[in-house]
Amino acid sequence: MNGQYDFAAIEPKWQRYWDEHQTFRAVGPGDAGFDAARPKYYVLDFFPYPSGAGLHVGHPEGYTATDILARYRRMCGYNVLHPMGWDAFGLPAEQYAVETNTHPRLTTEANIARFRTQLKRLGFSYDWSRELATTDPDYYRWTQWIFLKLYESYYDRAEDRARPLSDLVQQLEAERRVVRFDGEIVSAGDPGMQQLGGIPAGTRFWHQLSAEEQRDVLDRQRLAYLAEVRVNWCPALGTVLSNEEVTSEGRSERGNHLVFRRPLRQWMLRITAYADRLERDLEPLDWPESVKLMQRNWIGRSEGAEVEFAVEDREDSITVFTTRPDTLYGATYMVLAPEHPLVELVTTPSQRDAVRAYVAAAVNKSELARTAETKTKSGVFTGGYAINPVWPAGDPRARIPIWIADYVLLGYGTGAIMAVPAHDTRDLEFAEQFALPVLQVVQPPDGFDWRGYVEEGTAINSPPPGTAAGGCDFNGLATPEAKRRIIAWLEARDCGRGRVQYRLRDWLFSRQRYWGEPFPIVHCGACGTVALGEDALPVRLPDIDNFMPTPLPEDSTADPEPPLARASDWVRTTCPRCGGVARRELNTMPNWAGSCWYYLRFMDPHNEREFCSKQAERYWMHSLREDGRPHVGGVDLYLGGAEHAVLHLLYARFWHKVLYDLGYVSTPEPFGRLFNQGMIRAFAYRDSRGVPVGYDEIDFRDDDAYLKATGERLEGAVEKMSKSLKNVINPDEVVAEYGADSLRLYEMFMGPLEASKPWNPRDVPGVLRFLQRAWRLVVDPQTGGLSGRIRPGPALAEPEAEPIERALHRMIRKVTEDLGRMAFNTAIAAMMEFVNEATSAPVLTRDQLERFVLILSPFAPHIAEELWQRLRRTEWKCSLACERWPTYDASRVVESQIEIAVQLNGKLVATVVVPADADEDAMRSAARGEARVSARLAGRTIRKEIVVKGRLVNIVVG
RNA sequence: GGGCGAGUGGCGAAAUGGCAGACGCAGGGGACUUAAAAUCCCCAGGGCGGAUUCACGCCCGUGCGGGUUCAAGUCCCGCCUCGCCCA
Repeated sequence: MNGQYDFAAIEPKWQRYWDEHQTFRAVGPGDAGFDAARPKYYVLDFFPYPSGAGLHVGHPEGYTATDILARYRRMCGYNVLHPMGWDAFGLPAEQYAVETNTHPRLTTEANIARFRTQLKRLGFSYDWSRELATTDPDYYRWTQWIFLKLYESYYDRAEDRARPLSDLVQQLEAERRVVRFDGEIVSAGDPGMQQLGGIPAGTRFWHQLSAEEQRDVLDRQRLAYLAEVRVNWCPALGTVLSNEEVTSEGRSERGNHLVFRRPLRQWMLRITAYADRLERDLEPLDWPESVKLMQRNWIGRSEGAEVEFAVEDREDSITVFTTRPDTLYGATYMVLAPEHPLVELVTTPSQRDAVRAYVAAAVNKSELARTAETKTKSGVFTGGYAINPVWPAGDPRARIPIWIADYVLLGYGTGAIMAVPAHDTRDLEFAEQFALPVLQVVQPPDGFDWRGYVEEGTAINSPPPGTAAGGCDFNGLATPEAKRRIIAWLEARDCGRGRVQYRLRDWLFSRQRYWGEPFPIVHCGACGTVALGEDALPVRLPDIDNFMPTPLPEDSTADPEPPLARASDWVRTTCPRCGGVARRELNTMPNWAGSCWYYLRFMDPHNEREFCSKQAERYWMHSLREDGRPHVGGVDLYLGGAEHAVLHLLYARFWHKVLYDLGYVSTPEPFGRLFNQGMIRAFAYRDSRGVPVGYDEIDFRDDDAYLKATGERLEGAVEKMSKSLKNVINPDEVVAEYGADSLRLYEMFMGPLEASKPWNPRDVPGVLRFLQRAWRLVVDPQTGGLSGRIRPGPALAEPEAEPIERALHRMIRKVTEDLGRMAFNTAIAAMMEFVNEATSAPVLTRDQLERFVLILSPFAPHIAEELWQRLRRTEWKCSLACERWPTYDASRVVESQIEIAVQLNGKLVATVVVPADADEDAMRSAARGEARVSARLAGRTIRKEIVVKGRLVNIVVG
């Protein structure tokens, strides 16, 4: 190797060294050489989906940041857990399989290999021995195991936690609990229940139920359960889609295929049982407030009341949920969701045809299309009436018409609303359209129109003046108090109750796809749905050769045939309970499943007996926050893009809480600290027709872009990187041209990690130049030996090295502080300043350069290792990864003389140099003594002087 | 429509209420070189004036309009634009 900075030689050399020496193997409980006294740091990236396109420069942004922190913490003496893996199940691989008839396992393996190679080229200090893929049977075995735990657990309301279903069976068998007529489980000794013959009326003991009834009772308690739900069915993709995967036009996000609403029997996870805790436990998390807010909105907690409205001339009643029970007197009509079971019953013969036509049309619309705020609301009167319970008995105003409208959804609340058009925007639009009465019941503050006023105010017309006694009266009360009063009133009469409602729904957990985790479930003719035992895990995906979903006519109501149905040998199995013939579950789990718990597996990835050992979990998941308070959750830093702010993080928190409740993990939250990196965007160029043009077709000159072929000037704008815009930057090319260290440095130098930033190819050479200058501080480019300026002795012995020593201490402090606040860009700027100063210094000592190299090493590890080895010469033993992070001496950082600003009336007039420890009087007189200042002070009165120590003197004159 | 975030040189960006523009890119000038590249040194927010190998002085300037303060990119009120989330 000659004297030039040759990254192409250096980088592979050290990558090989790290691999061969397992430099970054994380040592945890049970490993040889584990030192439990050391603090731990678990720093985790959102693991990637290994797409066919390979890495783009957005990936290494977050990975570089976490790598810098991992390397820094190692040097500070921490045991660092910094793993990487692959979220490898999913639709793109499967679509590719369908198109090319390649097994998704093959494409997935190839993609993973490519990603791994690309990542290794960037010098990340991952412990590759912990690498995992969600598609490995050894991994998904435990995904299936967790599913079994969900299946075999129920949510105990009284204890507010999940418990094994066997606990519930014990209580039933012991007859502490009994089964109500509707299948609900209630306490045998509930004092609120009517006592009759020892147990509440309408209930039975467990032993009084048939085996089948017992099964049904338990099935409806499970955290993982089968239910007939109305789903977004996409015949073209042959699968159900989540609401997020359906556009507002009722088409699939992917492929733009038609989506139909139809009922299907699907696996559901009871995440709603955790709504309250998922919301409450957000508070102490060290997460971006914006992400917490998004999660809160998604959970959508709202406090209000359920109110029972009797249906006129019928026994039935309709339950509505409202957040504004204080506006009950303003309810002038009621709306049912078109799917509401009572629609048929309340509809009068004359309205039947109109209602049926409307229901048929509404059922197929997507939720987004139904709830979007369009200018016209649609709906149909059923002909039926409901009775508002607040009015005195017999008051004709209690009678309100029942409508149906598609803006009310069955899945939300009770599927029925009371409409208060005076104080609800959508109800008002609806009322105006159909000429329904609008009755004011809230008095807004002065200056507001009561029509459409939805905020809090004072109750009026509740009831209107002159109404006979017998109803509820809360006129004059402020909204919160009116709510309390009416809820108490309704509860006393058993026609309503206070209730907390969540927007969150249970999680639709099955997909009709091939490339996902099989369920550890079989269906037996005799025993029904039966879970496999742990010893049957993993249930491996069978090999098939056609991944196409079986096409069904669009209007078919037949059950879809997932691709797994073709693996007939696999499907046919024996029932673990009765030994008879059974069929395996044909659905697979959704994408999200594998990513719900991978952070746990990383702690103990090769464990064959448990998903993770207890000691490993306890060690890596428990720590203190920076501010000394106990950490609520284990991962010390979880870093990734904001696109997973809601679903992935919510689903993972849900699984974690279930495992916590069941005693398998010991922290209530999985990710104590979350950080979102910003998106890296890039210039996209378009020709006059607006067609995107790739960089290789562009001639960049005079700060403009021209099409090579025709010379046409192109319009450029910063956009999200995408294939279609032809503006994707490939990190491999950057590494080839500038080296991995430059790529890492540039990604961090672009701006704050959390900000969205444009990639500018012209800026990359700047950081390469910095590395070259750093290189030349150490290596003489002519000889290839150490630079002649380097003195072998310690800095203390070299008075000439003193200015650089101060600069070094200043730099160490700045970088150390900036790493603490994840300000990588300014840390790099500080290193640049140091290198600039050192470049012009006459003398440098070896230990100064060594300390600089150590500071540089987390950012640009390859060059740092090479310089370290060269500096240490014969003393070199091993990688600098285990060296200690250099410290700084605060007394060396402060200057003895400082420059302060002198202002007159707040405007800068001059600067003066004073001793750093100058007191206020000294600063004041120095300021007044400055020539320009004294000249301007002549003949004017000083009204006030503000002196800020170490900063400035501001003289206010008349 | 509601919520959250952002807006600073030609560009990416810095800046605990205290000298706006650190650091880098692009740009200009110089040194080295037969020349170029590389490297090194210097200049560099805008405008006006003065000066004419050096200086220097004044005015304006952090999206727009107000306010608080001795002092505002930073705090408060209103508005505009862009981004994200929710409806």
